[in-house]
Amino acid sequence: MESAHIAQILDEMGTILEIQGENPFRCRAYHNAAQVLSSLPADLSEMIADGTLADVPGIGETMHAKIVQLATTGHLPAYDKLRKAMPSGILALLKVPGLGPKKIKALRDALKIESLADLREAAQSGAIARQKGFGAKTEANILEGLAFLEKSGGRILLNEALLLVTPIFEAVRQHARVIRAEICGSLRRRTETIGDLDILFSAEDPAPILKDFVGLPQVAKVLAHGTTKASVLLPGFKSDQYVQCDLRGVEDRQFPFALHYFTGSKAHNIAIRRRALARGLSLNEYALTGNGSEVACRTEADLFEALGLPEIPAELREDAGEIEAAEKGTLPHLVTVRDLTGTFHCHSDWSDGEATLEQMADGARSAGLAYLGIADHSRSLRMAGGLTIEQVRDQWTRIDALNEKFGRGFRLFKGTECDILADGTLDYPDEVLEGFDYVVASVHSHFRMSREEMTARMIRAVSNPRVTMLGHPTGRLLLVRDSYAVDLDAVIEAAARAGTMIEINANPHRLDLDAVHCRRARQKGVRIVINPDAHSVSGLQDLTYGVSVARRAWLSPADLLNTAPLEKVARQLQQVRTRRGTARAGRDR
DNA sequence: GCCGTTTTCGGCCCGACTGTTTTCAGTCG
Repeated sequence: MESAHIAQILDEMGTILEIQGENPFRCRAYHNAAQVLSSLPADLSEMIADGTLADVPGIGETMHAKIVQLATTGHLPAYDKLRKAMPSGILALLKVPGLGPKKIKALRDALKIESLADLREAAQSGAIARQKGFGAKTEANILEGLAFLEKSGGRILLNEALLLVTPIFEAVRQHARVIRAEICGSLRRRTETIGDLDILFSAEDPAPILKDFVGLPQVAKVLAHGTTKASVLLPGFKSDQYVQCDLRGVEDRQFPFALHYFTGSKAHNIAIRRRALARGLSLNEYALTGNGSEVACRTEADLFEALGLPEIPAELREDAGEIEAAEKGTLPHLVTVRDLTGTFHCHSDWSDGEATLEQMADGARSAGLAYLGIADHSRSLRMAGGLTIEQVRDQWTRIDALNEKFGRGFRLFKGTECDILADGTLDYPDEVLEGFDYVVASVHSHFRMSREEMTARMIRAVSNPRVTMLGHPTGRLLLVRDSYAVDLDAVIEAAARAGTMIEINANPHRLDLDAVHCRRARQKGVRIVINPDAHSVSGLQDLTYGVSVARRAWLSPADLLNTAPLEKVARQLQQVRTRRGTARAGRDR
């Protein structure tokens, strides 16, 4: 069984134990282990085999045994027992805003509520309001929460979150009484999907700003409105979808502590607070205190310094080794969008793109890029306008002519996004493939084959010396479609052996490779490329989301192909094609 | 269930807001 699946089971065990009223710290141990498992530095089976799993903080003797049992047999009696005691409908109750483990346990014990349907019925009949500890308001909130659940699509994409939050954030930031403001939460950490939007500001008196916030025209409903914090619902992008937005106000001297606190992640915060305690200090969202006096900090960097650490970039704050690396002084110099010199996986109107080759080139130049790779679809992908061999040759001629015109300042590279056929071979014959500057190989068909078949298919493709880089490795569409079944670690391993690069597809619907596997790929020595998969000039802007993934994967400019100057990139593409002295990414840090 | 530069036992992050309470429990982040 894979680590992601095991993490899900441990998380669920923690939740069931919570509803059963188990010791909260024991429950947390399960949630914590799940979180640790989902961002392991290496393949789980490897870590079991070489014993390193036992050294991972948060995984003790008991948890280790459970994980090993799940990984090797796929079963865990303790889990089966918990599941038997807890109908699956009960877990769904946790999604209702305002309902937590305690209330769910109380409702189950008193009214036998075991599903969303039971809950609705009890609330509508007025039975809940009559329970001790519950009242009319709680019952109304439950009914409203049920309606919200039906409407809300849950999480949203990173680009959608930025679009939603920006006008609100600007309104807060430019408020006359606001001193400082920042976007916090998972959005500041740039996670691939976002649950809610968090904004923090400082002011002498937060109340008037909160009052203006809940009165903004975008606000569909006010969930809470106090003197230092307010929560509202904003209309999302799907009809009847709502997204929660929280605003917090603090005094300016509290700002760095609150900024750190509300940026999270929760796991990172807990680890940092433990570190503070170990040094005789106490950290909360307002202050760092020691011996009864506050340690003054002007910025987040000051806060980290007070704990003996360099500033940890927000994207790394997952308690996935960043505190240890900061301590040792081995934090990476993370790549930024300004480090990118060009990009490779882009489409033109020769296949399913909107823009001409010239328009794409102009767009790239005005974005400050020194080169652009055109990788239109290959011949099998008819519905996306895949190019025949004749069209490929015509396109090469056209690109050569354009490059003449551009001179030395800019270059279009001749590429292809070539389909990986069902058997792992490529969609053009070798003599055609050899004419491209580079080949992006992608799966676009036969998604439903077995894990073994898909893995063999993709290993064959990345091992093909004519393949420069693997495109969107899992085929997932965030919030829409899961990855196809594939042993990604085995594919990464094969790519490392063959010297084949892997892309971070920066399209916000994909973000594929994900940060966790990207970090592992780099550690295996795979060179990474950030590609926008642009189908228009504006699609080039998606590169920024790819940079977010790269940063979350601890990548430095040296780990990427498309941070090098044009001449070096051209040389490296040539080297990959001939597989001579393939440049490897940096060593483990 | 995890963990140890006071500890192998006894801690485990902590404050705002809400609702149901007359002093606090539950939820949330």
